[in-house]
Amino acid sequence: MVTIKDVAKASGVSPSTVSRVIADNPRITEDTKKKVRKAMKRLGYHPNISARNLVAKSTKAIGVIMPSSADKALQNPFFPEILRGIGSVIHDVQYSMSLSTGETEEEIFREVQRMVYGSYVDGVILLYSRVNDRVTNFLRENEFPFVIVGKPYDHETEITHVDNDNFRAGKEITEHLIAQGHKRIAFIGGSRELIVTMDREAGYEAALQGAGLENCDGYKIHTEFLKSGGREAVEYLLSLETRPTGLVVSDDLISLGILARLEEAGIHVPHDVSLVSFNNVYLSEITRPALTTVDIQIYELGAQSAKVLIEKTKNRNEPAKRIIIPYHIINRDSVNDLR
Amino acid sequence: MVTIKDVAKASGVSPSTVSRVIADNPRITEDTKKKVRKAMKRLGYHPNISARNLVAKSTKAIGVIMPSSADKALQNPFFPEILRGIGSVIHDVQYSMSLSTGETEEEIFREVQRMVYGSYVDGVILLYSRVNDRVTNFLRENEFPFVIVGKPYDHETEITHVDNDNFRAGKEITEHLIAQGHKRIAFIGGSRELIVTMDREAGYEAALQGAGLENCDGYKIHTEFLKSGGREAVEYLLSLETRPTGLVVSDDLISLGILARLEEAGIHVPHDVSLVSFNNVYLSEITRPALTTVDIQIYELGAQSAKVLIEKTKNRNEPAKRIIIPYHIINRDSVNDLR
DNA sequence: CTGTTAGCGCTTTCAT
DNA sequence: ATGAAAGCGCTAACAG
Repeated sequence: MVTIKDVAKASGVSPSTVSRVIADNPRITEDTKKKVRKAMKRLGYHPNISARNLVAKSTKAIGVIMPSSADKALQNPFFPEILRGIGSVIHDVQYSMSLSTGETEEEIFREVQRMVYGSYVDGVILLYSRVNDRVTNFLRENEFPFVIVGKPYDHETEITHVDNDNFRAGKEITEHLIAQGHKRIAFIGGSRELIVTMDREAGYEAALQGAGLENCDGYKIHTEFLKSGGREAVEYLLSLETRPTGLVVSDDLISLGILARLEEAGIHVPHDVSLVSFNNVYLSEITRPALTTVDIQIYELGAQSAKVLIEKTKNRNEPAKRIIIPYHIINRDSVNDLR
Repeated sequence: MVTIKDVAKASGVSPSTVSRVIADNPRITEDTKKKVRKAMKRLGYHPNISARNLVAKSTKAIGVIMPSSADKALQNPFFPEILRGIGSVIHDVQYSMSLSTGETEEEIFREVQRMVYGSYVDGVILLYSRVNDRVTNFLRENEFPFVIVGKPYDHETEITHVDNDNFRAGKEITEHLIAQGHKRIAFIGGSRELIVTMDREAGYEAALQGAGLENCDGYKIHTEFLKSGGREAVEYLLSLETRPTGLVVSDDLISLGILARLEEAGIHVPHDVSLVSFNNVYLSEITRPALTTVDIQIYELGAQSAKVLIEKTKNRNEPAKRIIIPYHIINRDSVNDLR
């Protein structure tokens, strides 16, 4: 391995000068810079990152934590997309990103511990937000720079987070259904532990209430995210005396399953029942019918979270921020006008 | 930050002893170990990874390189799933994984350069394989440990790779269609630059040939992966004088689009046309009809590649290996028996 | 503008 | 079985 010393020797300067050339320090002559750079190129010099990290006490790396989850849920295209958003800004500032590898909550927790205590990363992005999360608490207690994509369960004002207004989105998309003449509207969501589910559901409820519609528990279904592709949820729905005419589904991937199960049962979307959902992943535009869904701008969610985190790592007493990414309702073909 | 020195002082031993305790060196008394460990716990000591990396000349990190690709293609659930596989073994050996963030080929190339030259990672996993790939060549020339998920374009015997037998899989799934009485079978694939497309297509061709069926170019369509959800491909298909009765599609996500476009055109799967595809991502079991597809065991592909890479980083002159992950045809509902 | 020196936190001979 | 000392490659005062 060729080090800074080799370059120094080869170009007849001191190691510190070489270091300064690397940092493009203005106090170095263009001449020496040129000379040193030539030597670097000739010898094939590249700075050793570990050495630099050691003295800089910063790794220019951020940790990205995926939710604990045996299997399927992670196949949600939400994740590659948000990673892409994070990656884009990470890339621009020449940082790197380290992805969590744990499957269980416990594994992930220990991983985050290693990241933090080992000074392995300068900051952490949490790609989920759930009730009473150990990782969140740990990060908070250690005052380690982190940001949540989503809304924190508590200490909302102290934790920097990037989120959509999921309450309003839930409300608005439900109102959209109501405006089309729907009166019996059900909600199908993922785990109740997830804040995002809670928020969207609360929005749904508010819309019903606002329209003076009945708000019965029988119309709120929580499926263990991808459980059998929504079969149970649909079976339950079909067993109902008075079936809903509209469905608010908290995630496009769930919608896909629901859609298929519904059609299987001979119920056509949007003819027999209308469906709206959330996220606007690529999927939702290629299904049939294409989904009317809330575009939450996943990419932007990722990009902004990375941006604000990096600011935070650079200036540790940056105040906690809440960043709300606007959403847009994308009208496609899964909603029927009942009027 | 509490360092090894602090622990040493607190427990009345020398720094080197503490270091040995960390490494669980057998030449240290159980007594001193206990003593030192207690001090570590009390002070909240955690080893600094950068410092360790610097002297160990190893980072226990591996780089995972995603294909260059503006947008959609990365939304393929293939990626989270393979990341999960890689993650599982990475996790077990306490390594970490660094994900590429570049979008263009050029960006990715420079990123890999940084990873390699900066000793940022001990090895690299390439999640794609394409014709004349710059990154592959770079890694090869530098004799840096890496493995390809897929089949290398050239130097096949010198490059460790983890792959399915895509040729056979393509052949077998096509033969499956043939066995059901299909005679006019088209192939719809992603980019021709991707080795995986080439292999599956070659298998498809071999099956036709083996059955003495016509093998015309008009039946081979290459769509820019996700272009408009396969609309063009389907339109083209419909414009044909004699339409195929069977479709071999190189990726589940493409299939999903094709499926929808077909139904839009009033062509029912499998009644009017049968469709088979590849990957068996979660999607393929929740669509309607559920897809008959080749389960390529994505998770295993990831896990094995990580495993073999880690071996390689530990023993740099481990010989190049080829690891073939078995595939299974999953029969679901997208194929019609014509006999 | 450049060189000298010290030191980041850890591991590893080499002594003892 | 343990300690002292050197050094991994780099940066950053401090001099000059």
